[in-house]
Amino acid sequence: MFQKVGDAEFVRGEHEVLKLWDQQAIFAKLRQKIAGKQPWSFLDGPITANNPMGVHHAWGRTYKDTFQRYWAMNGRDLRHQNGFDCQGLWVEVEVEKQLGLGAKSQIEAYGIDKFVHTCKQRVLKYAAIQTEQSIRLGYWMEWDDPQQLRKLAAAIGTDETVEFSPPKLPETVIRDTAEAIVAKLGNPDWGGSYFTFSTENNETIWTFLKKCFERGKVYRGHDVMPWSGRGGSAYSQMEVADGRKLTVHRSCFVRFPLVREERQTVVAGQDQEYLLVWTTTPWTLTSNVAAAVNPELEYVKLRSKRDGGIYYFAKDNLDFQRLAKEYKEGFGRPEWMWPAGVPKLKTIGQFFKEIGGYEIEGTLKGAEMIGWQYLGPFDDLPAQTIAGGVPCDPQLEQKNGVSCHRVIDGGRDFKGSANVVAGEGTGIVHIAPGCGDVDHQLGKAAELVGIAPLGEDGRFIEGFGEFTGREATDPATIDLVLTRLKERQLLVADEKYPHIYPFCWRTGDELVFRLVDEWFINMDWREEIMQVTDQIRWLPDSIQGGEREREWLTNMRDWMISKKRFWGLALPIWVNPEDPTDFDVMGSLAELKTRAVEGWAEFEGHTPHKPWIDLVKIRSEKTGAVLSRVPDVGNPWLDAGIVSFSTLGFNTHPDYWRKWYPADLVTECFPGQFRNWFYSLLSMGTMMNWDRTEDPVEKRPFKTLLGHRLVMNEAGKPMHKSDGTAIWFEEAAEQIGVDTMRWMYLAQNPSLDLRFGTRHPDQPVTLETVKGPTNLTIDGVATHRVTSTPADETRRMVMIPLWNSYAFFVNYARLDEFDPTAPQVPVANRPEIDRWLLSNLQALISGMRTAMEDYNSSEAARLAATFIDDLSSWYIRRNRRRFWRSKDANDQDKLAAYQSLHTVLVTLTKLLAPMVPFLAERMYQNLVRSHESSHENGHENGHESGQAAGTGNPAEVPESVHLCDYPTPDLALLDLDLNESMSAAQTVVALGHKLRDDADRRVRQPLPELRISTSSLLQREAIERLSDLIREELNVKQVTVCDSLADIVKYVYKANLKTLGPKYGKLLNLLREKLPGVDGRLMEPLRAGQSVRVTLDGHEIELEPADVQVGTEQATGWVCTDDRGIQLALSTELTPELLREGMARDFIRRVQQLRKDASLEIESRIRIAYQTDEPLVAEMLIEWGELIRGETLADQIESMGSISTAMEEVVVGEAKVHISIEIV
RNA sequence: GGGCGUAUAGCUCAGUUGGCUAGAGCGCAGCUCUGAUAAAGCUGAGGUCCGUGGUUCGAAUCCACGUACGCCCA
Repeated sequence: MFQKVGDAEFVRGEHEVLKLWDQQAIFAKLRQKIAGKQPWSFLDGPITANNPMGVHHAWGRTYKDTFQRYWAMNGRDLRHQNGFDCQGLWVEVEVEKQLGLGAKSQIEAYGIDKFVHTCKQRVLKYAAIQTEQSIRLGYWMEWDDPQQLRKLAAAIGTDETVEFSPPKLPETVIRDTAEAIVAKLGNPDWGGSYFTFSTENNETIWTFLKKCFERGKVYRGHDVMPWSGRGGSAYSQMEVADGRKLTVHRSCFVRFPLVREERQTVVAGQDQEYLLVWTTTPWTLTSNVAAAVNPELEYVKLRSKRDGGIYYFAKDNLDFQRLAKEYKEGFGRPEWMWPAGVPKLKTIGQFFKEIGGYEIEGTLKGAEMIGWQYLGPFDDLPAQTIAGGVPCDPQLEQKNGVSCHRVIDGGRDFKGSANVVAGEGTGIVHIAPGCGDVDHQLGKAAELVGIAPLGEDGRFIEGFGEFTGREATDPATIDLVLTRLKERQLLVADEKYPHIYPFCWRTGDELVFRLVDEWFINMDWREEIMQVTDQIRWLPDSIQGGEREREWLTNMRDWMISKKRFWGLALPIWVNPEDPTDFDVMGSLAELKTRAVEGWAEFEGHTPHKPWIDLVKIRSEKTGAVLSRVPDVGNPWLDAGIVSFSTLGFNTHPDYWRKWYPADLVTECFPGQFRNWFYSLLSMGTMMNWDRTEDPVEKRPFKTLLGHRLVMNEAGKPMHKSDGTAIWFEEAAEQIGVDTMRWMYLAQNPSLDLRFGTRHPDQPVTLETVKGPTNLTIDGVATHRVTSTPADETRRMVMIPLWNSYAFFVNYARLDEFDPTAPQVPVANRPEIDRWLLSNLQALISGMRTAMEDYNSSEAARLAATFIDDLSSWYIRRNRRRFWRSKDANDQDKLAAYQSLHTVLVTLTKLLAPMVPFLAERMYQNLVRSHESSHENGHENGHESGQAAGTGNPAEVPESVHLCDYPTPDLALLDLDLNESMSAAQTVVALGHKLRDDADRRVRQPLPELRISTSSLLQREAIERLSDLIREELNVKQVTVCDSLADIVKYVYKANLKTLGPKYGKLLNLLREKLPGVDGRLMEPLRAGQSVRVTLDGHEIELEPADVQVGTEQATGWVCTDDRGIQLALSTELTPELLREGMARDFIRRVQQLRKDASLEIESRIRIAYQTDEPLVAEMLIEWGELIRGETLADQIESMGSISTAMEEVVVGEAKVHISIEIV
């Protein structure tokens, strides 16, 4: 027996389904069902286990779950492995906050071992939280028990023995220290989520780096990198992009005196020549080494009238309006408007005018200036005269900073654009190879010494006089520089200069450019990676992912893999402290053990992390020296990029790896990932396989990538944690409902931002969760109201109509005691509309399969929504009466209706199960499981498509919809002609409603006749076939299909430009204008499918039916319209009989509304009382009383002499009537 | 500065190899249907298809230039 169905209560239903899955261990049964089948390999991109999930995480996780469920229902084996990203600065940042540590030195004082333990604990804590949240989302993965993860977290850093049962071996109890267990989480034998801090993950990166080393790609490099003083670390190219801000610097114009001959004394004043240079970072002038020009640019020789000094700079810059556009329009983002309080910038010409005017004495090419020597502004600093520069380059020991001061060619970048251009500056660029990226490269090319002024803390090192110890970015430092320049009469002007500048994404501090030595992978094998990239399908097409990835690969620099921090991959590079060129890379812990000369015993028993791994020393095979590990940790994208090897057991379970590599699908939020995760996966896949195969197809780590954009608030703006607008996962889940959210994500075009909803930080709310009411999130944040228009729309358009269709079926099936196991009425004997519904269902099944296999969930959602709409507002609405006819065991038509609808609903639950797993489960449990399973086989046989069809297998009906097979289309039931016909009929009905609207005739008022004419035979047949339906639907007494509506309608013939254009070309305009004016009688054969010949302005034109489009215009006594070749005319004539019938239907409708208002049961019988002064009403009741009583289940209709208080005034036809009802 | 992309109704977006009177959803107004559903359906108002030029019988669509915005890279 079906259970009675009431309001949907989606969220409460989800809670019940979660309990059901849990109690009956449905997921475990699914794992059993698919074990050993053909694999479908999904690779999860690790989620950072550092914070709770927000709604933005749920989008990708919905894709991941949906496609995995889909393939599981198709009988494919899956690994169901989630991943957590565990190592890196982002965890350190939070742990620093948690422990109140502000600088690297404080961490060292606290103890790196304790710090690293806390990092591990934090990761385990948030892994547990994210696991619980994911389960709430319905994300089916082989999860670790969150309580076990918490237990492990608590025991980290202690010697106590912890008991642990892995997800794959629930009966087994592992006893070991927390550290030892945690190091092995997620291995193929244990199952459960993978953690990138696991020893296998770290060790597989060692394998990768070893391969790089063997190919000679690992090197230690000096480079000028963005550096954070407080963070004590360089930032990679990938990270800097995320931290740019608009800021105001004090920039200055400085003059460098030229020296034309040796030992020339420089005296400010008449005829002294200067290079005019400009910089936004005055502190770098301390480390100036050279000045660069563009040889092709024209420079001007300007004499200042004040002291007769001569200045050189780019001619175009004299009157160049600097930042003129930015002054008006800002810097490219709404929040980057010109800062208040910063005046408009002056031109260089203006500066000279303000100090007494100038004269132009001539121009010259930059090429002529190359080689000129000058005096630097801070040549008195010791660093400027140290041989070989700072740090000393042994190759350049005969030079120092001062001796390098000359004008050089600024050169071109790798794209061929000049490094020095006219514009913002002066066309002469101050070069400090120790303080700038381009400067560094130019310096190397020109064999200049470098002067690197800053230490790891971002302060000046020894050798910089009064600057030593000062912070480069401190405004007081800038002031000091400017003061000294002024004293030396070198400062021409200074100003406030706004620009976009990199900041540290974690401390918010300004970054400086600092010469660092870091470890790099030489990426000169980028071509190999591109070939792999080309073998991958990048979805969605519209974002051109393959091209984006190629672009990154083309332009990227060498990969900086080191970071001077504490928590992360221990880079397996051991180096000679005396000689940086003497280094070796370890490919595994086993190799390290055989090479170790000290420290192994102390290290053993710990994970390969700092500080323990640093104890191990090895001996150089080259020099015999003792090598120490570089103190750095690794770039975290190494951790995430290796997972297609580490989690598949590349080193430890090679058969397993071969079975599951490459992944069929990866899916991730794409902004940023082309240079991050996708990049590291691709490059690591390429390198790991380089010695195995030449074929890029075999190297690729994944076959298809599905990217999606970002989740925004409803206004399309980013949501921020800081201002309370970021929506936490459970807030959305418990207020909006998880199925609804999932549908929103799946229906969204992945190439566009999803405007999810709005969080109201001023409206606290109590959430009803599975565990009871709460007003805090899992992480202790107060919960607030979340509104979402797209969610409301999804519920209104999809979820509620589906639920109501289901409720309609169940509630009538209960009343009627419908037995789903009764023998099936043969489909051929069912009414046309049932066959249409079943045919449409087959079209839906194949459409959804195609869409899902193409990872196009938005198409799948669209198809399903259209079907649900057809089901609810067409099939059920049209067929209601078949369900509520009186009980009659032999009513085959009624049985057919129940069977058709039941089949459709059951199939729908399976089709939708991957998308809305909760709702599908609830419906399935009632539609299928509420009956004894032994009966189900009979029902599932016959015309029902799906796994049970025709098998006669006495096995039980699956316990859960998620243990069913995904439906396959039954082509015997697919009737495309019928689908077309119904679509034509639906068009006719829509047009008919429009006509009624035009004529101001409500649908309850019957009208005498509808005439239809079509241009195609197919449509004509379709309409004839479905004319009864059209008649009922439009409430007309007669539907007539005619050859012509000529007697009531005037036809209009228009040229079909698409077919006539190619035939007649220039004559087309004539045709378009004249054709509608041709005598209609000449054109009539066209509507019968024959060609005609007409003469227009002397041109003989042959017209085929396809060349002409027939429309209708103006009618007499009728209203008419046309669309898609169908013409309709509706008679609006009303007879007294028709009027009375219309009133009767009004009367019925009003009574039904009263029944509903009184919440009567469907089967309750009533008595109707009415009062009216209109005699027409009484006449109508005599004629139609029996129908009214039947329709409204009324035993009697009584006329009352007066109006009672229970009565409501209603309008019937044009008459006012007072009506009341009461239960008999 | 370079590369890629986008520009269509108040908002969010479709619009096929060039074809008629440019569409949908939301919002707004009106009407209608309802014995499952205050769910929905229909109708209407609302458009410089970013601008200018070109190709063509014909351009939202193709081409060129410009403008604005987005993303990526410098």
